[in-house]
Amino acid sequence: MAAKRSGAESKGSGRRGASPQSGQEPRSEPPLSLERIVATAVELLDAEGVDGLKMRRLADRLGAGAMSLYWHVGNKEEVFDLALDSVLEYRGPPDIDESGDWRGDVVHILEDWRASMLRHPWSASLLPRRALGPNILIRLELLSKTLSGAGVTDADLNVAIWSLWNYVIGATITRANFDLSDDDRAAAQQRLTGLSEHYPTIERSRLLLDNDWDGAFRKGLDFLLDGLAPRQ
Amino acid sequence: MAAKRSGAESKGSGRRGASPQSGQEPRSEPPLSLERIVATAVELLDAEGVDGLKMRRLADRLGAGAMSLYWHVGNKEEVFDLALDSVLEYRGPPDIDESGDWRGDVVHILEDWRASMLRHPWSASLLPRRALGPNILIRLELLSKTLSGAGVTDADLNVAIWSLWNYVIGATITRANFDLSDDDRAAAQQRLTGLSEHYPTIERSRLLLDNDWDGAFRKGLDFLLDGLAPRQ
DNA sequence: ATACGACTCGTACGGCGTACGATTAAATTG
DNA sequence: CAATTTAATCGTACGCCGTACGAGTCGTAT
Repeated sequence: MAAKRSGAESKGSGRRGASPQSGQEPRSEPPLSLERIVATAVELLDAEGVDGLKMRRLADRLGAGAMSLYWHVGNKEEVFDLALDSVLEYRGPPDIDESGDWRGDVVHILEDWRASMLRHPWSASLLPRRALGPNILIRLELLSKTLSGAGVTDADLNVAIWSLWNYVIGATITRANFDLSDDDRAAAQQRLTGLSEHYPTIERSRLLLDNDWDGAFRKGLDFLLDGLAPRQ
Repeated sequence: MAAKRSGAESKGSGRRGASPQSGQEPRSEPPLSLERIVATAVELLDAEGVDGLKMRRLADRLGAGAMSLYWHVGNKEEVFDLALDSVLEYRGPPDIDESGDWRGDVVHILEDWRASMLRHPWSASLLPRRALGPNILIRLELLSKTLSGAGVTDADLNVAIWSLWNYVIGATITRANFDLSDDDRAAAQQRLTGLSEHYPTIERSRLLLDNDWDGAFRKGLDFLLDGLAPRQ
């Protein structure tokens, strides 16, 4: 298992030239910067989704010309990388490995990670397809350290981490993409019910109508940890 | 949890007008049909990836004009839906629930599903973002039936299915996207090693360089099933 | 013959990412 | 102070995209 594409080097940091004429324009925008670009890209992604991020629209929101962005970023892909990494920043306590409750710590780490991604529903789908940025590596390091400190052997460590990664990624992508309007829900129910003779078990368990995402995530995670824990 | 978008109705099925002149053109293409379009779309996706599928290129491969496709499909999204569903067709034995080895059956179902997606690396990323087509519903029904027949209670069934879904989806998307050239691998190793002071545990376990994807998938799945199994 | 439905496709439009080079303002140098 | 260099902005234009629209071609039914 290996990582992809390299990172993103920032380029500029000097001063700029928003004309300091007396207040004629509606609002004198602050100067462009990588930070403003990334923050605005996240806003735009939150509001319009992955397909809604266009370089022209991003520039509009920043009060800049479209081509001005390219002084600060190399291309559109880099905007995605930076927005994704910014959204994955870990703001929790770093002293998590002192609590003694390693299982609670793992649950906390993974629920916090999932919550960060669900706050920005475009992020989960992006994560496995891009290079691993520093912030996701910090989270993985914290997870590794916690498991390792809990007595998981080096031989089992990678399998444990990848299993948890797979589970969180799959759960979060699925949740983020199945979050629909009520109309869609009604249509889905309609469609499934009409086909119930072909899918009797699914229909009976109302698999597609189950709305307790958080509970299902937690229960499944507990099962996985049950399987992982006895091995040390 | 609910499903998205509705399906895709086929439209045409009559005859057409490839001029039956004596063999002047290099090759007299067979007529357009939904089947040919979908099969060629899968070929193109396999060869060029998700971003490589363009309506014009698809039409070129079919020896047709770009706009001719729109007689058979409503738009490009429908091509993705149809290609995805076609790739998920289940060709295994339907009498799987007779073997008595429910756990072996579950492993077989999930490994077959994963293998189908890895044969078409663009498919896994697409699956959670589209409506559930008939072929993936067939697989979910088979999985549900097997678990239910193994004594999993209705109360636990949905959690079990979604946990397995999450794991398979996460594992397959990750695997499909981390499948890189040797150059990329070298670059990843380089990058990680240079940063090893920040990520000591990850670096020590060589997490990102582990290449045993199939083994890791199977071991993690075993752990998850260990956790799921005691509850009946 | 005529009409019609099934099917194909050329043209064109608006929107996209971005290459290129002109422009301007600030910083640096003499 | 003037001259030069550097950092940053942005207008224009190009090639490519999905696809709306409507005209054209054919086999068949009347």
